[in-house]
Amino acid sequence: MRTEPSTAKGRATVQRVLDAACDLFARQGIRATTLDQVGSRSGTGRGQLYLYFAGKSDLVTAVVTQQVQHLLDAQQPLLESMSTAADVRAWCAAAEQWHATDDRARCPIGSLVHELGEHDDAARTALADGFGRWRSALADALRRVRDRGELAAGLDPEHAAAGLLAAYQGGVLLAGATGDIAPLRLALATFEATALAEQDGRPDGRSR
Amino acid sequence: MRTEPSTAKGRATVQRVLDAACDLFARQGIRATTLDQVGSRSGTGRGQLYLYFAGKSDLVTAVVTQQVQHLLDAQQPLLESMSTAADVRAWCAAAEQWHATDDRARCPIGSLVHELGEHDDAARTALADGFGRWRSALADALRRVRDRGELAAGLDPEHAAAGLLAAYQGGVLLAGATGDIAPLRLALATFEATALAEQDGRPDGRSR
DNA sequence: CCTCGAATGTACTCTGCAGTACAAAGCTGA
DNA sequence: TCAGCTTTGTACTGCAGAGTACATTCGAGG
Repeated sequence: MRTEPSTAKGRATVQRVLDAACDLFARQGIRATTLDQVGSRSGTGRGQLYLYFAGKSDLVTAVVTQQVQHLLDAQQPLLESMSTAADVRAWCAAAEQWHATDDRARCPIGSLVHELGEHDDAARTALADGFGRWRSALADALRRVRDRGELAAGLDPEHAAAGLLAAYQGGVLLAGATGDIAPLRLALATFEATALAEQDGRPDGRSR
Repeated sequence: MRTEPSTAKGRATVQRVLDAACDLFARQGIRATTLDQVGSRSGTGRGQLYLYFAGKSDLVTAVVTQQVQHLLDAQQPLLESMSTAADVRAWCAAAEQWHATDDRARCPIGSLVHELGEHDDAARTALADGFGRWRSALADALRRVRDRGELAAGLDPEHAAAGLLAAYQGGVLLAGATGDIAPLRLALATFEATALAEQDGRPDGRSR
């Protein structure tokens, strides 16, 4: 951020720019998005961009930071209330749902990994930090699941969190490549079938 | 491919171009690679590129196709001989090894998913097909593992294949984002710990 | 040795986009 | 109402890189 806006109007403009860029980056990628597009979609010209941001790199950093925060904010309520195997299944079902209507599935932050330029170090750090916090929140949730005895025996919640996050990211990647969410569904189903303890009344999903 | 080379020299040139582009795309991404780089690294000017390929899109398609083939060729011997839980563990260990020295881990084909342009439909198809064949080969291998009773009880080899591939892709993605292969290791360890049947002498890796 | 098509190297054009300059308009407080 | 800012819009510059034209060299067959 080059210049902090000093008026409410300026702050609103910055926010519109960030939102527009967030949306465009998530949908069509960073490199494919031009500053003209950001300017016109946010209803401002390109002039403002250079008033508030030092350049594209700077904008990218700000957007990545905001995108990470958005995602974590959206995840927090889901993960904070997660404490049973059924909750984990519900999270997985929700994850499929997020991408059910996408023609090309993209994780709002996962898809950015290979789009950052060589010199976007700040954005890289923000992204890596975001993944770390996401995994940590998942681990907290899975620890509660384990404490109720609903995680597969002997499975470390930290490992399981990494496994679940990777299953989601990998599933979304494959879904985006094939244009079909089946890979995501299968990857999450495999996690559910193997990492969660057998349930009483409910089949645990193996071989379904 | 615009013009098929009619001499051995021409074919050699095409191959050099493809190899150079393959390497550059895998290391620095498609959009970050210029045709100048491809030309100079392959020891030919940019002139030849337009003699043999209609343009960058066409080159990308050819490279993706070759890259997919390379990967499948490299995987085939590993997967064909896979029939025990120990073989699966060995494959996972090898997968970690491939990226042990990378500063930014990248799957040679997974990293391309978000780099194809809007109009690289042929390349998209080749990529999706590659993932399908990879998953299928993994499923064949895991079916043999199941037939020996070394897959977790009731786990469908097809599902497990999707789960393993997603764990690898997601693990590599996270490793690339954080600059540390730990996420890949944990993701694969979770798969090993949950999807493989308990082994006699060997600890199965849970909570390690 | 000559010829002709294939292969190679170079120099140019054209376009898209990042970045810059600056003029105009809008607030806000005195 | 005026002064001095912040904000906004537009027009220009510069450059990187895709694509093209064309001159030169190579090499196999007569």
